Formats: sequence, structure tokens, C-alpha cells
Amino acid sequence: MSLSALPGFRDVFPEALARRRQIFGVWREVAKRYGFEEYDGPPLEATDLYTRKSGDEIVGQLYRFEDKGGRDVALRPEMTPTLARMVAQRASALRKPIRWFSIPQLFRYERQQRGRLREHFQLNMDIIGEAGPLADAEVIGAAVDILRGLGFGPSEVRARVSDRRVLAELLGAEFGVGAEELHGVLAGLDKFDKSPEAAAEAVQQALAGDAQRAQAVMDLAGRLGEPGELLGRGAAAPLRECVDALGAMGLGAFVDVDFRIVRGLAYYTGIVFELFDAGRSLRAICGGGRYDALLKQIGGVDLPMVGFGMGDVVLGELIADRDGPPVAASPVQVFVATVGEDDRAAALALAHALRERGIGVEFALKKQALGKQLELAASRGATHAVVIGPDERAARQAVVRSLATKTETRVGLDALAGDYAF
RNA sequence: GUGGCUGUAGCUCAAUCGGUUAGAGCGCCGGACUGUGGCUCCGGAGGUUGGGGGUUCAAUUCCCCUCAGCCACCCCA
Repeated sequence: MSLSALPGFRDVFPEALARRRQIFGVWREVAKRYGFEEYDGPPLEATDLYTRKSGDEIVGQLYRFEDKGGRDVALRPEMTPTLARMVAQRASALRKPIRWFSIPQLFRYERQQRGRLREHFQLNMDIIGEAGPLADAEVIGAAVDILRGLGFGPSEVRARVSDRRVLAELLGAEFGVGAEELHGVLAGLDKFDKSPEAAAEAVQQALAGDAQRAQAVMDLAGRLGEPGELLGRGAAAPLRECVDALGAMGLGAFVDVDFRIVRGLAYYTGIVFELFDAGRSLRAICGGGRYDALLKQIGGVDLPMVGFGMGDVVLGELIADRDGPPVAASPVQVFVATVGEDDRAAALALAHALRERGIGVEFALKKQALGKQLELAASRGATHAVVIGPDERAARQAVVRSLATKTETRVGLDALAGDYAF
């Protein structure tokens, strides 16, 4: 096929767009219920904005080029740097805590797979300016409520919550893992779920080949899914408060404390969480956490921040697995049909009068047998056909036919243009 | 970026041992049916068999390359 979208990019047909609108609708609805304001930013940014964050592999996956003015630019791979810049501009004027959300289209050049394309829309919700764990609970609660809003229950979707501060304290106190080794060890532990061997190797490498300490860390890794003892540690106080808050909201049934969740990115500083389908057949639905140092690093303003990103791709697949292929609802409510060509002017007048009332109206754009017109009306999903012919015109009426019951009544043209209820 | 599997009509699939004009169902368009739809019947459009090369008298079929999709790595904003 010569005519096809670029790999990882989607042609969005009406059925698919219907599903996207369903997802966006729930995103905006829940964001509103949680008191979040919507913002947006440029899809193209100076590459510098993304390279400023140290330790990011993101740079290697940028859609990056030089614009005609010689600027080094990139399609946005994430929203957070833009958000940081925007917040920094008005940091002193904005009342804290700031609750903002956005639904940017993001781009990354990498090999596509199920649930991962080169372009997607991602809900970003962030609370800025509040370091307390209730802020974490708010964003986790919003993420869970989005899944609830899409009809998923605790047997279908799980929120796994952890806190890097607990792991950092434990690894430091008991295994002497220093700050410079921490990220490597955490990244290693992140692999434990998928492959304990790969995790062991990564951890040992992060600890400069110290096999003894690596073994001790790996012994710990096996127990991270059983949070009991770790939750009792002092460093776990914010996490306990966050989880308790989610329980008080009535969302406790969705939440698992699981210290195996550490998230790949270096900039998380506290609570981290991910949402998964319970069967774990898809990749993560959503991921986020607290990154208190990021805003200062990017925007030069020292404000704590917690948030998450939730993409439309995995979410769409989760819904498709449950509901089957998407169906686009037809906008056509009434189909105006004519008997002969002489009826056209009257039909156009009637169609437009109905449209003025806000009713979705279609009619045949060429001369067609009445049967054909009704066929089209039915396949469009119209609830009613309005037939106008010489007899009706003479009486200043039209035949209103219910396509479901095949019953017909004659209605005056004035009533149809007025307040006739279909 | 690495490895494995798979590519036939818009969709789901067929095509004997490699055999001559690549078929079917659904969908789409038209007709039967110029004042009444979903059913039925008839007809039509739609394919460089993903693309390129090779072997062969002959390739959808066998081989190589390439592109795309899926899966697993890598990574996950």
C-alpha cells in the first residue's frame, strides 16, 4: 500500500473517533469533578527544553529537526516540561495548590507495539505546590475514578502504589546503598517482575559488582510484594496517609501497596503508582507519582508537584477488549425524503427548518426512488423519515414515518418547523 | 536498535504437488421496486497476492532482500 499513515500514526475513522471522544469525555468529566482546570501548550518546542532534564533517554526518541530559522526543535514527547515552564512564568501569581490538566498529543520515535505507538493522546493531571500526601491521594483517586467512570471495577483494574522514600531509606540503612547508587538499584528492582535474573544483573551492576550486597538486595526484592513490614517503617508515613485517604474516599478496593513499583524515570522523589488491568495482559494504563525537584530543575521555581499521565492507546484497548469494536453513533435523526423532483424546494425548506431546530437532518443529494431514500435513512440510523410529495405539498403537510414501527402520521409543515416532537 | 512469527479485495478467509482467467461470504454501488426501508433474487465495481529481485516452461505457492504488522527484548515521558 502506497497510501498509508506513517508507522505508529493512526488514521482515525469515525468509529475510532467515537471511542476517543468517549475517553476524552470521561477524562474531562473526572478532571472537572476534582476541580482541575484545563491548559494547553505548543506541540513543537525547542529541543533544549527536553535535554535540560539530566539522565533522560527521551532525547534519543525525539522527533527532532531544524526549523527554517535554524532552531533545533522537537515534537513534544511529554507535557511536564511545558507545564513546568508555564507554571514558572506565573508561579508567584497562581494560588496554590495549582490543579491543572491537559490532553496533549505526544510523539516519540520508537518501535511500535501493541499499546505503544509513535503518537498518542495523554491525559496529564498535576497538583503543584502541595507536598503533603493528600495531594498524592487526590491524583491517584482521580486516575481510579476515570477507570470507574469507564465502567471498570476493582476486579478489572488495580492501582499499585509505592513510595521511593521507603525503598531509599531501607536500602540505605540496611544495605548501605548510597544516593548515587540508588537510581540504578531501583531501576534494577523495577525489572524483578518481568525477569528476576535481569534484575539481579542490573542491581549488581548498580552496586559496582558487589555480589554480596546485590544478593542481599535481591532477597529483599522477593518480599517487596508483601508490604506489611515495610509499611511499618517511619519513612512509610506519607504512603500510609495516602492509602488511608484513598480508603476514606471509598476507593480502597482498587489499591494495592506494592513496593515493586518504582517507575523507570529518575526524577520521581516520593510516592509512585501505576494502574494495570487485573489480568496484566496489557501494559500499564497509567503511571505517575511525585517529583518535587523537577519544577526547580526545569523552571527555576521551587514547588513540589505530583501527577500522572494516562494515554488513550492502552485505555482504548482495554475498552475494546471488553466492548468489542467501537461503533459510531450516527448524527442523522431525521431523513427528509421526496417523491419527485418538484418536491425538492419544499424538502430543502423543511430540512433547513428542522436543522434550525438543532435536529440532525440528511436527504438524498440526487434523484432517487423513495425506496432507496428510505433504505439510506434506515442504514443511517435515523429514527424518522419525513416524506414530502405533491399531495402533501398541496395540503401543507408531510408524512412523518417512524422507521422503527413503520407507523405514519401526517403533520403540518408549520408544526414540523415549530415544536413538533419526533 | 536486536531477535522470532505473519502479510491474498474495505473486512474475514479460500485457492490441490508450483499449473494457465486468484475465488467466496460480509460490506459497497446498481437493478427487480419511478409514493414506502431492513428480507429475497440478479448484476457490478473493487487485487501490481505488501514491494523488489531470483529459481522455473510456469510462482499466491520455493529462495533472497526490503517494507509493514504482531510478539519478545531495549525502553517506557
